[in-house]
Amino acid sequence: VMILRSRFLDARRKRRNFNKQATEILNEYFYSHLSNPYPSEEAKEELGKKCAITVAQVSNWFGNKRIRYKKNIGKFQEEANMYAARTAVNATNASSHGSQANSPSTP
Amino acid sequence: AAHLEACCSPLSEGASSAQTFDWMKVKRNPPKTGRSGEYGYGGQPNTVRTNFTTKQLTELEKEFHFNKYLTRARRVEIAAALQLNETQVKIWFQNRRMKQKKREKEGLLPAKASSSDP
DNA sequence: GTGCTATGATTGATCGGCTC
DNA sequence: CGAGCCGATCAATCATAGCA
Repeated sequence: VMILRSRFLDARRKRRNFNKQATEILNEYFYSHLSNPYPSEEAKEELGKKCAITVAQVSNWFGNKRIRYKKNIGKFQEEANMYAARTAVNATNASSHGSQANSPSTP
Repeated sequence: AAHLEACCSPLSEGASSAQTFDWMKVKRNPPKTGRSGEYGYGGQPNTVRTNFTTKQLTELEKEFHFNKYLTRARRVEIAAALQLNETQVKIWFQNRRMKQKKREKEGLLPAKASSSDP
């Protein structure tokens, strides 16, 4: 209870939100792969590069996004429709592709 | 306790927007941490994430720097000394190793940037 | 300034896969 | 067959950012 937090050595203190553009890219990927929003390591690297953030941050973002999305789907409905409309692409299930830019996975 | 889940079904949706995919239904089993986070209780599954004390973390950290990997014997000793399950100690070391690796990986190319600047 | 929500990071613990 | 490890993920929580 006292549990004096060692609140004195946490990198999570100074946090800066990502660019609006970065968030845009991440959301676009998320909603265009809503059936399976689990980017492969390669995809994460590319997203990280596009957003100018680290792969770890990309992982954090998707982790938080997935959990928070399913926790309250209704709250994201608008956002979902917005991005869904923006991209027609959709991979209903994990399977091979043959695209050019990015591909899901399965090594 | 009582959990119930019976809302939307993955059935069809009118048109656009999302459905309910499998990943949204994923549920983790409650921790089988039996106990020992805090002595005393009935002994039922803890159901909650154990919060290690600063003391426990300090000891674990110290041991980690001595050895990245544990032997069965060492694990028993530490678990007893810190009043934790052997499993908790084992898991802590596993997570700690992953954390270490992640750090090394990032400490290699931390090309700072992004976000905004005040 | 105050109060609440949004969001990035941390972390104990779980899941599936692999090694031995 | 089972135990420990890895890599990824979950889920709850912390602490701050951001906005009314």
